[in-house]
Amino acid sequence: MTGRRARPAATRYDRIYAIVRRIPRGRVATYGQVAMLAGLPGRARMIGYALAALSDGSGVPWQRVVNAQGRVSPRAGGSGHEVLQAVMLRREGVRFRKTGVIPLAVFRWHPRLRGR
DNA sequence: ATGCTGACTATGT
DNA sequence: TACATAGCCAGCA
Repeated sequence: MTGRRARPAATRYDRIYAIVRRIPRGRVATYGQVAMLAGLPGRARMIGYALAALSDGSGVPWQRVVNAQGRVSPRAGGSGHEVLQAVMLRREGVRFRKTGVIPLAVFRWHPRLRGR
C-alpha cells in the first residue's frame, strides 16, 4: 500500500485516546498532562479537540480529563456535558471542593511507565 | 490557500 | 482575583 492517505482523521488522535484510556476510575488528569504523556507537549488544546470529537460508545473515559485548575472545563453551547462530566466523576469517587475544584493533589493520576 | 473557532495553559498587567 | 496575550493546531466554510 502506498501507506498514506485514506486514514481517518481520528487516527491522529489515537495516541491521545490511548493515554486517556489508561486513566483509572476515580482519578483525573489534566489536558496538559495528557498532552505530555501522548508525546504532544504544549498542545493541551488539542486534547480538548480530540475529546470533543469523540462519539458515544467510544469507550474513552473523557470525563477524567480536567483543566489545570482542577476544574471541569466549560463547553460552549451549553450542551450540558460539563454537568454530566461532574456527575460521572462523583460516581467514580472523585470529590469536588465546594468551589467546584477537584483537589489534584489527591485525585490526580500518576501514571507509571507503561509496562504492563 | 485563508480565516475562524475551539473541552488549554503559562505569563504579564 | 480578573482580564489580555501569546503559543499551538486540526477541521471546515
